[in-house]
Amino acid sequence: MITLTEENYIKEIYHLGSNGSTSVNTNAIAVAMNTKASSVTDMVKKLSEKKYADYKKYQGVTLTDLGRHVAVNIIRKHRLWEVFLVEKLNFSWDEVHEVAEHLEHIKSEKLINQLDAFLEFPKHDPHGDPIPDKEGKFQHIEKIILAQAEVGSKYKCVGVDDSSSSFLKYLDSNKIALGTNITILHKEPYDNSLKIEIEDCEIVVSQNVAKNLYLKKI
Amino acid sequence: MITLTEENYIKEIYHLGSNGSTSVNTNAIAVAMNTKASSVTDMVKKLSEKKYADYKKYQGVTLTDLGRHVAVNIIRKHRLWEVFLVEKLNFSWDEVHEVAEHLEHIKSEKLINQLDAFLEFPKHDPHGDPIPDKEGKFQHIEKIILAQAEVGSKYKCVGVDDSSSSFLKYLDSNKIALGTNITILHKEPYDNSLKIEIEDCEIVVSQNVAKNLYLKKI
DNA sequence: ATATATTTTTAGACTAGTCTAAAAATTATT
DNA sequence: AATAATTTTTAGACTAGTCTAAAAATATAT
Repeated sequence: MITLTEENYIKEIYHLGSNGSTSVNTNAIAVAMNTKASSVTDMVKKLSEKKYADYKKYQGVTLTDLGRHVAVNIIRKHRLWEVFLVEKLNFSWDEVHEVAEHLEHIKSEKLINQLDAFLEFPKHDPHGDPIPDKEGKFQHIEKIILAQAEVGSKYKCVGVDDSSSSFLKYLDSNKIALGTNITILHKEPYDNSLKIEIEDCEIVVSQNVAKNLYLKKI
Repeated sequence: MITLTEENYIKEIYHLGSNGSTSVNTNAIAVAMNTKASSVTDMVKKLSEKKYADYKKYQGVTLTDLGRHVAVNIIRKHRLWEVFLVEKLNFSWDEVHEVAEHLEHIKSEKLINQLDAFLEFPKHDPHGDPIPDKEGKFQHIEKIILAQAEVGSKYKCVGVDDSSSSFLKYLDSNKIALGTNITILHKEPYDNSLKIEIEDCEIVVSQNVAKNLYLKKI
């Protein structure tokens, strides 16, 4: 049996290691999970014993195929629950993460597959992140960050890189949501801030914001 | 903070003690929870320290108002999730308990109140058990057990006392569900079995069955 | 290439929850 | 009322996960 804590470590190693493809440092995990390096070392040994990860002392940790499979399944559950919360229970996109952190650990294949069907097999969560299907396949969409958008072109907002509550609330207050159309009006060379048009409003956003918003050309 | 284990003990003490009204023995809890008496003693001390229960050595344990409040809230969540699983995700009534045992521990007031609204404030779960409202108020329906029904009278099935998978599957195979009409045709004095009519079918049920089915006169 | 700084691991301790086995209290029986 | 049977509690040990502090390994800087 896999424990809740093991699941959380696996998920974090997956995210920190570019979707489970690269090796992750002990300290990076400790910082991300708000624990200490010594706790991470212990857990990483355990994950290695249980074949969820490959680990050599002082060399960082990488997920095995099994570990990646577990991670993808947790992510599938997390994102499907997020869709449920927004679509059916009227949560806003900045409220869903916390609750989904708990719902993602409920273990029932039938539950998650029926939920998937009930939601009509959504391909993306409320932050634009792709939802893997039953087989763990992701359907990625081509997207760029706002910071890389061309002046004069028109885009559609398709996701966020930072899904912190504060960033999402900032977007809300500026009427930016998934699906919102954005035209790039001007790029300020001094600080890389951007003047953009959103539904007939002109606003200026910082480089920081521009690095955290995903767009698709339309 | 209350732990998952504490919640499970509180819930069990509530059920074993006639909805939190009477004292419960250490052994009864141990049997119900599949643990040992010594583990129960430890936990009961802890619940007492945390003001969820009153406990005196060798005298059994009773929930406090606070403990009852916690129990009712868990039951509310359990039963609402059961309705969700049956109504929205096409689970059958014998599959929901196990999953609801986990969902009931998710801690989010908004989640459960929105779920309640989404389900249109159901008053009973798929087994006919009452669902407490936000304030913890139950809406009981007058009901009798089949064993106490009068020969010749007509009833509607409104609940089960045993919600084990095997009993529910037995009911399925005999076309008995919540809302099914039942007429009592004959009571066999020898073994208290009953001949009943269900939707133009006559079947005989044992006393065991008759003690676990709730009816309402129509 | 040697010293310094950083990262990682080990060692040992703590908490929550569990167990077994033995002791203590309560209840039932004669 | 004394003994036997049952129930409950205590004592001590175990696991999972965490921590601090010290030791060991790796990486960086001169």
